[in-house]
Amino acid sequence: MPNDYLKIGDVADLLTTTVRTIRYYEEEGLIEPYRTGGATRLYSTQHIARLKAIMHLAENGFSLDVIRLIGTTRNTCSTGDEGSEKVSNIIESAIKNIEDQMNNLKLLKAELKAADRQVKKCAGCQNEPSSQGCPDCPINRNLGKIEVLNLIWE
Amino acid sequence: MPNDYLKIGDVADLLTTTVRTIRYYEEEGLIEPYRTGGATRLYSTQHIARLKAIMHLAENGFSLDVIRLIGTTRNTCSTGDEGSEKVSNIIESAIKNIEDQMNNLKLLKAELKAADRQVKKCAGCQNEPSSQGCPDCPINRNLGKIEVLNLIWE
DNA sequence: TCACTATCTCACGTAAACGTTAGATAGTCA
DNA sequence: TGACTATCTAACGTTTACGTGAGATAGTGA
Repeated sequence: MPNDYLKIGDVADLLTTTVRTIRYYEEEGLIEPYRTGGATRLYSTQHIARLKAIMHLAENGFSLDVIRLIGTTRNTCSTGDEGSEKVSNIIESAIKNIEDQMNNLKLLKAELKAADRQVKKCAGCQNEPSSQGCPDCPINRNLGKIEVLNLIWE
Repeated sequence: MPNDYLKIGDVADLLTTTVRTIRYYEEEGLIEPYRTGGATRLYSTQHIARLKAIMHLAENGFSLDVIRLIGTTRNTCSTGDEGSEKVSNIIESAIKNIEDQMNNLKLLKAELKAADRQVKKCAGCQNEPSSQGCPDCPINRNLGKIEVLNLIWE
């Protein structure tokens, strides 16, 4: 009987996810599809757009708790003004988290690049890897500068 | 009897983590501290540097599996040359993952900023929030452009 | 209408990264 | 040498985000 609406299996295929995941989002109060008389879930294009947004955030590390907050706050407000401020606050805090993450990743990336350059210096070496380094090996002398090397060089 | 070495509680304080976490890293084969005769764990400055590296990666989303791989691969090689290439491959793949993540976050951040601008347009509005929007409200007419708005506007 | 496939609702299982006792042992200070 | 506190091992508990049946019901093409 679904003509304009999609059933859960089709939605799962469309969004390349699983039926279970979509049901789980419903269990968690993130989305509420329509139902046929027989309790089969039906999803409108709006439902699907909402699911896309949920998945997009989830794939970028947002917890379902935060996603739920984003998705429900506006409806719990009595005026557009109130909703505007509350939702804006949530979004801006999310943006700040993302910026922090990006900064951390940027630093880590630089460190990994530096580590990679050091590691590559062992190319061609026929000695056994050791934590002491070979007698005349200069590499292990500045492990401390590049934190992650302390992990690699045992 | 720890003079030059630290016991697990002091290490936990120093690194602002928990005793359990440090023990867990050991269970997972990420680090192997010394022991007193009485089985009390002892950590050298090298151990601590290694723990710092582990935590730094873990805090940036690296799984302990990947961290273990980074931390053990070199020792399983028979020559510096072999270790160099294998470890470099792992590091470069990690860098690539970070770059992907950063790109995704950058896009998401832009989208959230756009959403925030839209949301702020409701400031001062005294009507109830609705998915239909107010009769002459222009905001909900282009929800589709900004994906996450489909989550916020119910 | 029949046969078949998709969905439904429980409900238990899973993996990662620890948290939290419990009971026993070890280290430390007066 | 007590008394006290920290650590030890072992093992079960917790959270998040689903996976995986089991048995029942609903939707669908011939």
